[in-house]
Amino acid sequence: MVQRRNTRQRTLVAEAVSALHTHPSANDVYAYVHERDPHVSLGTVYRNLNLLAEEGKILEVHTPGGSHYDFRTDDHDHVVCTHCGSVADAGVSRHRSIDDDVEVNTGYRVTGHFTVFEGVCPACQAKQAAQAS
Amino acid sequence: MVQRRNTRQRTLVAEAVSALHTHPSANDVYAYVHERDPHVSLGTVYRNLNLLAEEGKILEVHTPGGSHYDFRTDDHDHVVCTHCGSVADAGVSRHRSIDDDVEVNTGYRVTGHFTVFEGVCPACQAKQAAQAS
DNA sequence: ATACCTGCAAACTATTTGCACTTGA
DNA sequence: TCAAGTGCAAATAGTTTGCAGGTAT
Repeated sequence: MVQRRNTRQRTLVAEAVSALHTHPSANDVYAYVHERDPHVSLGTVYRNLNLLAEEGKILEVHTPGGSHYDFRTDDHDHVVCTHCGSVADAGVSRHRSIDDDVEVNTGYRVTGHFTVFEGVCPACQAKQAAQAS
Repeated sequence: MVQRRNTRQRTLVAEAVSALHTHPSANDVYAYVHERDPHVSLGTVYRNLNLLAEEGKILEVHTPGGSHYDFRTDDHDHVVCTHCGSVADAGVSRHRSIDDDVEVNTGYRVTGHFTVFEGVCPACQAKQAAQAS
């Protein structure tokens, strides 16, 4: 077991993810943190996001275009906008875990899975409608 | 409708994805193509992979660490190895599309979704077992 | 003929890392 | 004390793009 310390920076990063319920990117978290402590570096933000995700204290959401972070740590799926990259909870309840089936089929030792829906968010739909005049 | 041409390069890229049934990355495709025509550039490989995927002639598989390409164009899910990045078909049949539910829940105009399972491939499992001596 | 396409190299985005210094326990 | 953590800048990986010249139709 590795010994972990409670640093000011780590606390700030955790606080950012808790406060921002918008599925922030690493950069969004950096902006929040940087506002409160301009000395914190982006590298440190990444290091702490990875640590917190590893510990299961936050959830990492993989999307094309980069990772986002979620204060909700229960398994749930997400939608990502193919135009602006915004992320939202999918709001569908998860079907039974099929991880075991995949394990049998492929020989991979399966540790989990994630589903990402792709679409266009309401804001970008409005923008498109405005353009199509 | 854009006019598309049949170039030697585009044919080679399509051929590579058809021939390689290993869910190749852009680099793998580049290696295959480069072997038959050393003048073809990586940029061209990317441009053609994107075009072919857009046309639905090949499937783009998003994984953490980069895209992979699949000659199978029917909707199906994948497993990715968290150690070496190898990709395989998950081999599970897809549950009914819940895209519409997500659309209702979120307001996003949903165009599709993809599920990626994470795990450790048989080869990497063997490597781990050998180390743990 | 002329749009589409290509090679090449540079640019870009997201993320990681080496190193010397700081700091929590 | 001293290993874990940090800041900074440089490095890396994956992918895109501007431009000048090439080529399919």
